[in-house]
Amino acid sequence: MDKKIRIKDIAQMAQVSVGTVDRVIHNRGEVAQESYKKVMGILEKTGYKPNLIAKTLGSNKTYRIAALMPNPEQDEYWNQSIEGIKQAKEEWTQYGVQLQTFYFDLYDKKSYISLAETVYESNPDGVLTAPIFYQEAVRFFNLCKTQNIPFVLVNNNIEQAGSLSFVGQDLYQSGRVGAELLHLNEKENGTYAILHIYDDIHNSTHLNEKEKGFKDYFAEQNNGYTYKVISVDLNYTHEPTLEKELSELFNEPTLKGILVTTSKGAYTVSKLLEKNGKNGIRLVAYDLLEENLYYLKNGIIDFLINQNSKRQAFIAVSQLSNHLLFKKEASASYLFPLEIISRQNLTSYLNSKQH
Amino acid sequence: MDKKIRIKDIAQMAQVSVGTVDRVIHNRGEVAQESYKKVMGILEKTGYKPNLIAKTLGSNKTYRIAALMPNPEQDEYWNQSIEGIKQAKEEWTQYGVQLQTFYFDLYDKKSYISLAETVYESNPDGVLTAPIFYQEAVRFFNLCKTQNIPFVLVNNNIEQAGSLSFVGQDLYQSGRVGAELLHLNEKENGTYAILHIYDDIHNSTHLNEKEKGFKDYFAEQNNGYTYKVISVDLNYTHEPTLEKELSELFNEPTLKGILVTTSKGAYTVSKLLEKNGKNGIRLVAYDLLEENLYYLKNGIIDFLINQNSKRQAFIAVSQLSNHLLFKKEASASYLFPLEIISRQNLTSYLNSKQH
DNA sequence: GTGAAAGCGCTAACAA
DNA sequence: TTGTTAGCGCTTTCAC
Repeated sequence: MDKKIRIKDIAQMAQVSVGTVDRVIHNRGEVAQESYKKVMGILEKTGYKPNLIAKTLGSNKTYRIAALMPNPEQDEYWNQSIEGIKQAKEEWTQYGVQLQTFYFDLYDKKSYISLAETVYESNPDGVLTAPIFYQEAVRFFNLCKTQNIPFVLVNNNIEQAGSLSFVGQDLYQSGRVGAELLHLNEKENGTYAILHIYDDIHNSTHLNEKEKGFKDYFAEQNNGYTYKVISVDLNYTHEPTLEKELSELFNEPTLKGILVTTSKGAYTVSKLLEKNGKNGIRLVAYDLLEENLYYLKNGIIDFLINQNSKRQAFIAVSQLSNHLLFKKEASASYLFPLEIISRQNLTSYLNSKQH
Repeated sequence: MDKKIRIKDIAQMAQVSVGTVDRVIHNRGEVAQESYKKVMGILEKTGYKPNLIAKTLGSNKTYRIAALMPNPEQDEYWNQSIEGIKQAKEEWTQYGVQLQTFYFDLYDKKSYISLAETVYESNPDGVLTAPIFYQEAVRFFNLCKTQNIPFVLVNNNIEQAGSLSFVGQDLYQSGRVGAELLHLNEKENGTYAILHIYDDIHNSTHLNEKEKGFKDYFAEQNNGYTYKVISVDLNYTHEPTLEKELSELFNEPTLKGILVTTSKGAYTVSKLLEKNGKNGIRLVAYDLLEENLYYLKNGIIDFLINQNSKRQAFIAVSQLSNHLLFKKEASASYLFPLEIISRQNLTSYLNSKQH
């Protein structure tokens, strides 16, 4: 009745051998019209579902996934990603998924190009990458496509790149959430700043999305108040200049809040805001980095928006593995929720197994 | 080198048969001291990890899990739980996990008792339940323990019950988050209410936790302001009385905010608050129920705290399945993050695969 | 075109 | 106390 039907059963019903059934299931031809139809019919009638367990055991294949990711030592955010990859590796290794990581320099396009080449030449069965460098990534993807190597993107999306899947957040909406959190319960005119602090090379597309969301949010508030929205780009490398520019920003008399879009930048802003006195300026930043937690707890940072890079990477590997092993179709985009972290719900996130 | 070692390999190294190795791995005795030690040594030296795929295929066992849960038709929150269970069923059925659901009446202890009996008599391999009724649940657990049936709890915990695992949230902290969200940026004295609206039978322990957190939060604010915290219990069944009492509450002149602890109660409060005019009273409620979403979007509800009952149930089944199939030890408590839902991050939650 | 059969790693029943 | 062996359901090779 409810019992599982096996290939063997199908074969029996169709009066053919398991070999033939297998051939029609996998479309590997060499099968007579008549047999094909008969088997196909029974397959559909019975709603046959293959036993995935037996399938992976039987095929005894191994798959190689290459992960082309930023060097975890350069940035805690990316370090978390690597943790997620390691976790996924642990889980999938028993299914015959092998995972090799390639770390490129976050501030050097060339290292991406050359490692992409290495990855390509290793001829993996699947690729995972964070496409930090737009042009270079696109070129890499085109290579992958020539060899039919499926690839999944994490962190930031490149539409139309032909990826198997994108795993990350809606950055536009993320900017809106940032704006909302700064604006909560404010019943006055005021200035709101979105602040991009980056090291050297600027990955603009990524941050632009957040900025667009941020601006749109305020533009849409028609409640009688007027809001001035400013966008500030600062370079991280020259500390004195940076501090000077930030101090100027803080002195803007109507400044109500700042959204710092880069997870690392939050530290500098917080430090300075702590020194200068917070003066009612709200601060929202990204990610559960150690420094951010410190400033969240002591009230300098009001909210964090969590991007959960660890789980993003974990899911990305899983999507790819499922695709390779079980031919499961991955969802074109696997969007993560925009998690709001406050002083009170922080520990519940830190304790949660899902983070 | 990095190649997987099989039982066969271990047997070869230890100069015994696979049967013997299997016996020591599973501690099923009948093995000479000497062989045992030898095999054990090699097992440890090589760090042998069984191939779970082969294991499940080979053993060809099926496990029966019984889920004793509230009737999903009585409450959308519990309906979501059942969705999570169904999802988990889908995922685990291929591993030979069978899942049978038993729905008890949310407002009738007797139905719990009698169904618990039925579950017990069906002699399942594992049990999942939401221990709404404290006493009755404890009695049921004691039964389970006599038969060594592992059981996991969802939604609310019963400490010391001897469960395999608890899946849910920290309710005390949840109350604190609710308080925080009402109190955000308020720089005045004021009254804050925690409101329990329930149908009939009152499951006090559950709500008490939230209330304690709520009160503690305000008690700890030593910022020069004084807060009056009130706790209101209302019965859902008599609508006119309910509305009258709520109106009285709204008229409290210093009232700043209300936390509604029961997901269903939020609807009534919102409706009335919409009718009477919101007047700056903040409202925080629980869960992404349809009505709540409506009132969140139109600004009556300021924040929702998401309990994600669907995923709780999903995880609970997974914990149990993993335990039965793979003897994985489940974590004693699997705590979910206290997710803050605002107007701007709502869609990211609704779209997320994890919710 | 098709069927038979070995094998994936593990379990468990049965012999020895 | 130990070893052997026949499965579990599917894949894949090889002979017909």
